[in-house]
This record gives sequence, structure tokens and C-alpha cells, in this order.
Amino acid sequence: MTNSAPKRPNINTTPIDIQDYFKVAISVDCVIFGFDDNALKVLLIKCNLKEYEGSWSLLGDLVRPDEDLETASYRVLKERTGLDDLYLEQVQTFGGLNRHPAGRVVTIAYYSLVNIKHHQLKLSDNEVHWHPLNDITRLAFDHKKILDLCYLQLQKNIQEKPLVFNLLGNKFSLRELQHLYEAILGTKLDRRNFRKKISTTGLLIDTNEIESDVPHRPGKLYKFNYQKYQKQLQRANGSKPQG
Amino acid sequence: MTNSAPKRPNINTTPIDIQDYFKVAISVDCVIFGFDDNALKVLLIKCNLKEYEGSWSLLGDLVRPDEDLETASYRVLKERTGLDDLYLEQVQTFGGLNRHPAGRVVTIAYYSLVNIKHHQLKLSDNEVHWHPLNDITRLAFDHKKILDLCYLQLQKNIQEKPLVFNLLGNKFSLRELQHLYEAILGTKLDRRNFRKKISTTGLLIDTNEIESDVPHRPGKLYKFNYQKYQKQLQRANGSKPQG
DNA sequence: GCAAAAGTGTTCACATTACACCCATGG
DNA sequence: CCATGGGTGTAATGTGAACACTTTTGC
Repeated sequence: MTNSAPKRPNINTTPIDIQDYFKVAISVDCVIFGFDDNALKVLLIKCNLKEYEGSWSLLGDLVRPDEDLETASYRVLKERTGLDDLYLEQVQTFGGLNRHPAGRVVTIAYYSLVNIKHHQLKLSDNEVHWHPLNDITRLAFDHKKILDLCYLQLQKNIQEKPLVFNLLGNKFSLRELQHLYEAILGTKLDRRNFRKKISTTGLLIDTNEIESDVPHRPGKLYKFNYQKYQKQLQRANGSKPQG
Repeated sequence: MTNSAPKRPNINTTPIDIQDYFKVAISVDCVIFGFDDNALKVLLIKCNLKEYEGSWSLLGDLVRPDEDLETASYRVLKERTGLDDLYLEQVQTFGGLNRHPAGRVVTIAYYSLVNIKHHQLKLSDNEVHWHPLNDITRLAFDHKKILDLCYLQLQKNIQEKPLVFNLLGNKFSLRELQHLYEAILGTKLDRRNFRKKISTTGLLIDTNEIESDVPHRPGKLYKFNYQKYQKQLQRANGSKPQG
């Protein structure tokens, strides 16, 4: 913000009533990624605006007058997935003039990663469905653009921050984890190199359990070491360059 | 966004008139970095709100009703520096409830890099000044938080994208460039490794000129190879993982 | 000739890549 | 016994970090 109108008339050369500025609505849109059947999926809802009848859209809502952006995005996440202990990352803000038929709506995009199996029963609203990312070609509003950017952001982040564990169950095999990485990155990975890389992070805890019900030799099951991850994060931030 | 109120009453459990949502203002705030005297600087303006009298703030303005976010941010940049051929990067959006005394103002933060010498004469508004980044301890509103985040973003970006050349003159020596990197990263760099690294990018053009008026052996002067950089960008984006 | 910075290569540690075989399980 | 994936190591290559001496110029 905002050294706006009063004492600096040179900035706003065309005089506009200050009240004309306060006619925007803010929304949040959440790109909620899930992982199932070795495919990345996104939670979408049937759009209820006649302009986009039959289209799907991201999960979003207007930000309430008494609500800050984070509160709103976590509210949407909670309302749609029942989950409230997840990480939401702000990605970008979209403010095109005609992106919403109801008026000027500026939207802030967030993404989150959820375990499909953990909350699928809470999807009470049957207009909400998981869609394979690769099948999504069109969405309402500018939501396809938002989705693409959030996916790109996810691809970037996975290299630095192994937060993708949220997409898997509490316990998982290295195969599941590798398939997840492959789905996100859109590439095949070398099994031995992948396991070495993961193992050097030291972020996996061997549960001493193995898979069952797999039609092949069962793999070991691991848990994510959240504590150790938190400590690593703190160390990393503590040793940042000055500033 | 925005599957807002009408047909999905379960989302908004407390009924709020749709018009209550359209009472927000949007602003852009630009963190304009410059480089001079081997120090990173930021362009600040004296805040003209009585609530923050005497404080400095970032350069920002309300987004006009008929203006999208990019247009607004480039307008602010142009108005304050006279420059219109620069790169502006959106960093994050800040929407805290009480961040602005005039009402709910959600601001989108951008940063840009400008050459101080190239535009200093155009700073007609004498309430606008360059401030060494390291001297800035307080700003109006939440602008210190915004500044810190933009600086962090700049530090991240410099590793991947050598856009910082905008901070230097058309021709520059490797010493100037290294000092710039050191100022941004807040660290000392090894001269030989730095020159090797820069030289392998192939993005410098030897102008066959040398410095003058330096009290030591003059260094070669280089130009940034924008064309080659653009091509590298395109190649990099073309070979992205599928999506 | 002195101060100050330009210019220049090698070595080492570490990370990334490519690559192949035997093992355990379910069917 | 067959199919499927589990589990494992090594060599080659590339990348980042550390490090010292000679050269050129202004003063």
C-alpha cells in the first residue's frame, strides 16, 4: 500500500473518488492436490454460476470482511476436506479485470497437499470430486492458469522441501514415495539413486513393518520424521546470509 | 474463485450480504532495489498519513477500478523512476485485517531492480529517497515485513536468474558485478570461483573496453547478453517436465 | 616502488548419473 | 516357476569450495 489520494495529487492524475477504490472483493482459491492410483489429482467442484454452467472450478470462497487471507484459505481447506493441520502455500495473486462475472474479484491462490484416503469420507458435498491432473483441460474462470502455476510451484518446492509426505499415508513404502515423486515431476526416476537420495536426508523412520496385500515381495514401511525435518528447517534458517 | 454465496449456503454459515464483500481496496507496493556505493538500496517515500507521520514507506498506490495488477505495478514503477522497460516480479500478497487505517486494503507486493544512476534525475518528488537496505529498521504499515520478504525473494532468484544486471550500468566490470552479488547475498565470494561461474554462463559480452578513472589496474568492461539469456530461458521452459 | 585490484588453474570433496544382479513374495 | 517389484554398490562425471602468484595501473 498506499500513499493514495489526498496529499499527493500528482499520483492520481485522474481524480477518482476514494470510495470507488473500495469496491473490490477478495477471494482465495485452493489447489488441493491428492495422490491415488499413482496419479496426481486435484479437488474440483462443479461451478454454480450460470456463466460457467457445467464447468469445474477450484475450491474457493470470498474472503469475509473480518477474515484475513490465511484464515480464509484454511477455512476453505477445512470445509472441503475436513482437515486443518496441513500446510498451505500462497502461490500468486490474480487480478485480471474480467476474471469474474460478479464484479472485480481479486483472488489469492494457495495450494495444499492432502491424503485422499484420510478424508475422502468427509466430502459431503457430492459436487466435489477428485480429478486426475492430466485430464484437466479446461476450468471455469482463469482457474486453469491458476492450477498450472500451482503445479509448477509444487514441482519447484518438492526439490527443496519434502512436504509431499502429506500426500501419502502415515506409513508408506519407498515405491509409493517414488511413484509420488514421479507423478509430481512428470519423469521417471532411477530406483537406486532415488533410494540413496532419500536415505541421505535421514528423514525416514523404519517402522519395522512391511507391506501386505501386494502381489510381489513386500517392501518396508517408513514414517516421515517430522521432528527431524523441523530441526533441519530451523538450522537452515538460522544459517541464512545476513539480512 | 469463487463459489460464493447463493446456491451453496453451507459454505457461508453466517449470512452476509454479497455487497459486504465488495468493500475492499487493492494496492500494489513496489520494492525498488538499487545498487550504489557497493550497497543495496531501496526507494522509499515519506508517508503522508497522519497515523504514520515521519515514517517511510514503500512506493505503492491503490489499484484503479479499471486497472489490472500488472498495469498498476508498472505504473507505480514508471511514476517513481521514469523507467518502463524493467522486470517486475510479484512476490506475495498481504491481507491482514488492520494493516491500513483507511479500511481493508489488500496489497500485492512486487519488486524491481533499477540502475540508480540511470534515473536519479527523474526523482522529481523530493520526498522519495534511496535508503541503504541495512539502515532500514522500521517502515510504515507492514512494509518492513514486505521488504524483508522481497529481499529474501531477490536472494533466491539471483541464484537462478541473472536479472540483477539491471542494477548496473550498460557496461560493467567483473568487480562491480561481484560486489553486487555480495551485497545481495550478504556474503563474500571467492573471486576466481565467481569469475569462473559467470564466465560459464556465457552471458557476458566483452566490450573490448576497460575501466577508466580507477585508482588501480583497470578491468575489462562487459555487457549483458540479453538475447542469449532469452534463448536460454526459452530452452529451459521448453524442456520442462510434462504438465 | 607501493597499493590495489586484475587476471588466471588446480585440487579436493561431494553430488549426480548410469547401470545389473539376486531376493522374497503371491499367484 | 513365473512375474513383480525389493533391495543393494560402484565407477564416471560434474559441480562447488578452497587456495596463491604474477601483472597492470595510478599515485
